[in-house]
Amino acid sequence: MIGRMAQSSGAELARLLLGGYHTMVDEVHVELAKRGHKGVRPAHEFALRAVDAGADTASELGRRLSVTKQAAAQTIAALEEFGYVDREPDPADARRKRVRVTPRGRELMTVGSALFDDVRSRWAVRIGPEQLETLETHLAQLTERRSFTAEDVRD
Amino acid sequence: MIGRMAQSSGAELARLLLGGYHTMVDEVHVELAKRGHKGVRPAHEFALRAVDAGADTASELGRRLSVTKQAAAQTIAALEEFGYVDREPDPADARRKRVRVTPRGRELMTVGSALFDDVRSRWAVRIGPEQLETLETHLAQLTERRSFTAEDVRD
DNA sequence: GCCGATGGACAAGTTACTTGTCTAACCTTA
DNA sequence: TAAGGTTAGACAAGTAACTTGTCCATCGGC
Repeated sequence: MIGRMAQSSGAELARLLLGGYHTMVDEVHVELAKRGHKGVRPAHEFALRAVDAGADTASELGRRLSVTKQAAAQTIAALEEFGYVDREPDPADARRKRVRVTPRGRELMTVGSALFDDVRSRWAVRIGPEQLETLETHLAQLTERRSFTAEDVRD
Repeated sequence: MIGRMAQSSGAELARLLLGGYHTMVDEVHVELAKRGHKGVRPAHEFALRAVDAGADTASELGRRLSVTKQAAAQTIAALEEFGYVDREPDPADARRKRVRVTPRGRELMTVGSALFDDVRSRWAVRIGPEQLETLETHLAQLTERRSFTAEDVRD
């Protein structure tokens, strides 16, 4: 016991969750680079999916990703520089600039989805498809009602 | 239909894993602040545990966390500023400065562990203790070939 | 006693955020 | 219909947690 501390099972769970995320994302990231999408970071891909799912302004994207609108605008600028999105003034609201996924952006999402699904399939083989689905169901339950924090009140 | 894409269940799984991690860490972070450990970031706590486990120089800590020695030195400087560690010249090697966890650092580890365990207990109530253990077992299986690094603590 | 490897300091650059401020445009409502 | 609050986005500056690169003192093997 000297100099050693029993690891907290709660901290261990957090470690497992983050480790699982990185296990998936690192692999997808490496494969994406090999397929001509070098420099894409995981955050970019998730942001792109959010844009495609309807978060077509910087402010709305910020809300969906729980970051400030300025952070979202920076992400959009990066995506635009890589050619994954373009922007167009909204005819219905002169304040807005609507963000649209380009064909290249759509291709990134397609390839990315395939790679993520690939990792998931291999996981299904390792622990069994129904076990994986149970894991997903429980995780969804545990994350669906995140407690109200200052983060949620951001503009 | 153009403009609509079936969402990737693999990407969704990655999102769930990251969401689960953040759900835990955000809460622990808020509670730590309330208990006099304001400004502590998850990376600090993990680094502190590594120091306690024997990584008592900047270079060694960098190796364990898979970051550069400069990054590790910066983390140690932050921990020192907060009073969680102190440093002392190594009598056996004039190049080294040995890092030691202070009583306050030990208290942070204790409180942090308790808070993580607390979140885990509430999760156990929500989905059932045996379901949570199954989830952990499966996650451990799926990430067993990966070592935990500080890189994981970034997001 | 030389010489490559190691530990640490210092400096500058990068990434992905943050706060803060500002203006233009929109939406009530009285 | 004009005032008053809200919202979108641009611009600026700051921060955290890294990175690369350079430098020097010390160490250890031969």
